[in-house]
Amino acid sequence: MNTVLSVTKALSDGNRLRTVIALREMTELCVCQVTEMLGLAPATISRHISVLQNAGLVESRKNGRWIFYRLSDKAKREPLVTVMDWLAESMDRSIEIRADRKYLRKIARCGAAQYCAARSPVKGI
Amino acid sequence: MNTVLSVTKALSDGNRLRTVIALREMTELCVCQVTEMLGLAPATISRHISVLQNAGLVESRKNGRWIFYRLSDKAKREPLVTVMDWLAESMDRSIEIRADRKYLRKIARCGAAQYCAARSPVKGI
DNA sequence: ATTACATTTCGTTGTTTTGCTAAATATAGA
DNA sequence: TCTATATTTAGCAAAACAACGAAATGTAAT
Repeated sequence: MNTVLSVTKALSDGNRLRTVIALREMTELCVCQVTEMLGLAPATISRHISVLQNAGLVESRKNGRWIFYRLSDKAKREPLVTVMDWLAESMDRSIEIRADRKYLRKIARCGAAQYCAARSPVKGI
Repeated sequence: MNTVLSVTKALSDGNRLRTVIALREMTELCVCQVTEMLGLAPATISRHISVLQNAGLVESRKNGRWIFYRLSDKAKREPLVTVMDWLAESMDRSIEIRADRKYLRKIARCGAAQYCAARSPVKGI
């Protein structure tokens, strides 16, 4: 039961839900991108992501000083993928998700790594 | 997003998960049955069930002094039913759920209403 | 009416969670 | 090496949550 609980608990926070949906729509995101999307302190995002990771929902890839996170294989396979589909479908038109999507479109234009490398205010966005 | 959050939050507690699974396996249960199954105070169960109800996962039917709860139609239809299936499948062999099932088999023998009417220790179980 | 019982609501307590800042760790580049 | 940046860890305060007992509500039976 604890395995399931770790997943439902991971999904029981609005900011983590937004993160999961964002990762579903982008191939991968680094901590600083999620930080900017959610408007919270980096340390807070780091902890949120570690909750998702401990639940087995996301995996990471290290690249230079960045750590890129993506949905785990497990999250993309049955049976979890049906839960993810439900989340995505149910929140598709929510204000928060739409605003996040708007932000994600911006960073998609220059690529994740490029975005992170730039200083703020980010050039070319 | 709040609709989804209310559901994931409702499912982010072990006792509520056990309740949902129990309701999936029995047609309906009253508060006192869930109370005995989980070994918590009636007031605590009442609040747990109201969380499930506010999330739209359970519905109630009043019968005399008892209120019987069952999974809502919404919880049995797409897309939520796939979440329920995932829960049930993933926790199928967990110790807690197996113990709960054992208890549920006992009350199935005499029927819910009959069980509630009896004093404890319940005769005929 | 009074009693008994099922359930809910209220108020309190202890625990968990969320957020922050500050400090630690790690990597890249000057 | 020194500095800058990305991320994590640690420690703390505030908010949210889960549990309880006591009291309130509603219903059935005596």
